[in-house]
Amino acid sequence: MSKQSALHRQPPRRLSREEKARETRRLLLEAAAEVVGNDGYAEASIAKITQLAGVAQGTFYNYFDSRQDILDKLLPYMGREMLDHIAQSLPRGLAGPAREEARLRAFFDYLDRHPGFYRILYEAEVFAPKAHAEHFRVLVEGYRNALDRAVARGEIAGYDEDELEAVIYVLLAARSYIAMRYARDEKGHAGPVPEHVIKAYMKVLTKGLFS
Amino acid sequence: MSKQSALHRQPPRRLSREEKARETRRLLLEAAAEVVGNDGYAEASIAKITQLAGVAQGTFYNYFDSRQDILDKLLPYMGREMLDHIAQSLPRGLAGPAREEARLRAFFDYLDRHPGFYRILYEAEVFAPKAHAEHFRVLVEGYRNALDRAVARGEIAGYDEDELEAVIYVLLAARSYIAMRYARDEKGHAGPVPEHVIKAYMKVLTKGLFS
Amino acid sequence: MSKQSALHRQPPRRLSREEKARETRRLLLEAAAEVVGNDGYAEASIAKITQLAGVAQGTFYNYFDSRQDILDKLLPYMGREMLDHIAQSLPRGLAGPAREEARLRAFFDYLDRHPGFYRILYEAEVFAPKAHAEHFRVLVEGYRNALDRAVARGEIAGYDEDELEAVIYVLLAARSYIAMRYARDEKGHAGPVPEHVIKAYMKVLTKGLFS
Amino acid sequence: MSKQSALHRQPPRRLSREEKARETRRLLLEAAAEVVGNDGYAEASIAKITQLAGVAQGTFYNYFDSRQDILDKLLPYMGREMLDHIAQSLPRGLAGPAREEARLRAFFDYLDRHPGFYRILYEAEVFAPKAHAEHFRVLVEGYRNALDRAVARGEIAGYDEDELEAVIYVLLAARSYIAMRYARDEKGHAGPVPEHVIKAYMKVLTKGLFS
DNA sequence: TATGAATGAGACTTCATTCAT
DNA sequence: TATGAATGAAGTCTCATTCAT
Repeated sequence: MSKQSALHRQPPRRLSREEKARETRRLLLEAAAEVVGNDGYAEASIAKITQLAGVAQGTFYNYFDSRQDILDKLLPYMGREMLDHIAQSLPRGLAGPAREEARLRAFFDYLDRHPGFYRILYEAEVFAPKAHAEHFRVLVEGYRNALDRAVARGEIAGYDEDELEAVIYVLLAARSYIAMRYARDEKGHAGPVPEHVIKAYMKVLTKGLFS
Repeated sequence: MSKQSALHRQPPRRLSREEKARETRRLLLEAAAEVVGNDGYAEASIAKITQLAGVAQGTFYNYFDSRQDILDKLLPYMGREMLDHIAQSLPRGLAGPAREEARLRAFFDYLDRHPGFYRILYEAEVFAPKAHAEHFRVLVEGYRNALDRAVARGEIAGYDEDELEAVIYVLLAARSYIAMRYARDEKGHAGPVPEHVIKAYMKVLTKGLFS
Repeated sequence: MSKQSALHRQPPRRLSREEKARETRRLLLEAAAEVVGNDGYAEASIAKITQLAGVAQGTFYNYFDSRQDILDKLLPYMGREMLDHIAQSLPRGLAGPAREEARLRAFFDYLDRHPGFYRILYEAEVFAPKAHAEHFRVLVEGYRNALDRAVARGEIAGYDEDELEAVIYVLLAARSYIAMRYARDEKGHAGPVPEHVIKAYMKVLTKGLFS
Repeated sequence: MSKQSALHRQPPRRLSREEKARETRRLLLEAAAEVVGNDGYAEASIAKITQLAGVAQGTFYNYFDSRQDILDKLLPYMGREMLDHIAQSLPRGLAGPAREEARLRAFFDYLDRHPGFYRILYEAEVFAPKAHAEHFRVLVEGYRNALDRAVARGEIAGYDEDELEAVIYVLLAARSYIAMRYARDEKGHAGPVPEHVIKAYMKVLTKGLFS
């Protein structure tokens, strides 16, 4: 009902057949994102998705091969958005820990605006493992470039290549668990991450835990 | 067939009625652990579990209220085992970073011996959220005590109580992601975590990332 | 409703669990035979079969792996019955053409009593090809033995082994097409084959077409 | 891809609207014949047919009322071709058994060149019963004329009109079953019928089975 | 308490047909 | 007349749970 309205943007005057098709596809992906975000992959039935998208069940199969197919495409679809958001949010000129902090904040900011994304990302390891692996590949690669530049700038020292990769996993892990624990209020609704958590994270990165 | 035999230990001569019942219950939990460890919660059907346990489907409901019920009890059942293992593995007298490193190694060691545990733990957030939350509560509490003692010993400084909790999440996160990435070989089989990964982890904890 | 009554025989006082299971299986096969006989394999849905058998749809899958599975088992189930009927109907002591004529009549007699069998047999080539091939293998083998004995008795001469097999196919073909054309009245209901048809068949076998 | 090319003949320079329509219709029929020949009626979806014909799904309904409609028209379309082939293949001046043998060979020859025809014909009894009946009516009528002439020439004697019809069914049956059994190699590909089979068939027709 | 057959809701998917462009 | 996206009915199959024995 009114739920749909969020997905249906104001349509431009005339849509060619092809545009309309693309739009339907987008509608289905957005609907799937919402359903998975709210109920999880396991509960994301074609019926729910198509109903939310406002199309018939059969229409679904004009755009995706199977239920698994759209689940596999969900994380790439959202993941690209997230990476774009982070890239665009990162102020120019930041370096060192400040740059890393900005990155973290941008991630949490995206999560705050797209409350379903955490679940889409987290459950993907179980329900869309290929997509999850690919998403991680991209994330790790991006991160590696960033850390390599930091090493080149002399901001990081004492870690060889392999160790840096392990560190990246630690950083991604921290992001994820912090989101899991702190990025929602008592009722489970999305919310901003408390400042002291970011502070703790930054302290670990700048001076370690054991002084 | 022979799969069952692992679960069926040599039975003591005579089992009282109550003992037999406890034994059946244990059988079901072990079977569920194996099924979930191998196939995941989503694929863990009552049929599979009871077949592996060697009892009829109906028998299941004499011991658990529902499918969800046993799934909820799985992580506590296994989690206790893991914590015991870590506690028993920790050498006396270690302190500071060395103690933390030993804890980490003990965790990976448990994972290596119980390859299914990672999946039981990881997927629990999705399929047994209550149990997952409770497991985390216990983990965090134990960790907090450990860190508090480290603080008292002067090994850690500069973190207030709330920050320490955030750090704990970072530590647990790191464990988990490292396990996800490094605790299995190319074929997905369980294996030991490479030394350089543990080294990187320890470096972060002792001197931070940005020097 | 009343349709079911035909399948449900008077039950013996007490059925053990296993007997009851066998009975349910029989019920399903009989129901499938009736449905396929009336509507054809293509229209034989699980819903129709289980409804006629008086069990829930899910029950079906306790006895057969799939829809195809029961379709594959239908012809063997009915075919055995038919062969038994022919074997029991054949009077002792007949030989030569008279024996062949008796065989033919027994076949048509079975068809008259089991009107659905023709369709089950005919459509099997399309919908249950394995079963159809196996059925033919059995038929041909039985026929070959019969013809070999006729050769041994001197009733047939001038055909080598390979030619005899081809003749068998001609005989089976004739049976089948005669059934298709003559074993039903104008309304498609089963009925006896006219005498002149059997006469023509026998004439061909005894003196050929071209005198 | 290249599959279509077989159906699309070199088009004459300019097609009038009506010619183009006839051509599309022919394309659809040929495509249907290929699909049914390969996959059977049951698997002959509109999607497959139109794709092979190279037209949109909707276009189909400008030429045929329904899926069943084209299936009903398939056998008449192909059957006419087959009868023409047999008529043209029959050498002049043959009579008696030799003429019948030539007819049989012409039939198998057609089958060899149009491997899909057997399936179109055979399955038609199930999926296009009206067309099948009509096809048989035409076949029987043609055959009756031929046999009547043979009777008039004194080549056949001792069969009255009704019996002759039954014989015709036997002959058609033999054709069909021989095709089913012998007109394909081990892999199911079309192939010529072995000589000994034709010989056996002719022996039955000329001297009967029981000497 | 153990058994295992029976249940039925609900999921995914296919596909002939319609219809606006 | 051609297009191809949209439709929705209908079918197969799974599985947690119940219950009579």
